[in-house]
Amino acid sequence: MREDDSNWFSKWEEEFPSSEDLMPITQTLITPDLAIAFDIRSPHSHHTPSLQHHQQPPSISMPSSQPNFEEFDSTELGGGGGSDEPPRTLKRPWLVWTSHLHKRFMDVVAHLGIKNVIPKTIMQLMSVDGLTHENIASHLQKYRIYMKTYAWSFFRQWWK
DNA sequence: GGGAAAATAT
DNA sequence: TATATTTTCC
Repeated sequence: MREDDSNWFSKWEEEFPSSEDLMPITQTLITPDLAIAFDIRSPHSHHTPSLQHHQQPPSISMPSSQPNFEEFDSTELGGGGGSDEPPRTLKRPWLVWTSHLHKRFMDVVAHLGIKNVIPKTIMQLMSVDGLTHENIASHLQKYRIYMKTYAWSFFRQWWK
């Protein structure tokens, strides 16, 4: 028997501020400006709060050209240590799915339909700079697992 | 390209 | 240790 989480959705609700009225996703694609309006990019901050590098960048002035996804420091292991760093830490920065990103993601999924949702379409609808197909697919996987897990406890009331 | 599982990082 | 995110394989 599972510990029936009476309010499993409550956990998500607290992460999704209801007051955060996001623009309903229509058939039209979301403009990148819209993404900026959220919290994806901080119009006041220099860097993005959503993305966090493994290593804290010193007080270097980031080029304000592309404030979102800057080029990862490839000069890190250019010629310092003799140890060859595995290409593990040389990937893109650790993407943190914030509540806004989650809300956006779910919004797109809801509009597309859970049965017709595909990473490619989601990525296009979200139109968030930096988000790659991999990120969407991975998150979609987690979303499905999460949904499947709690779907049982949700429909359980009808079965019993 | 999409989905699932393994691997890795926090 | 558990969870989140990335990476790899089918």
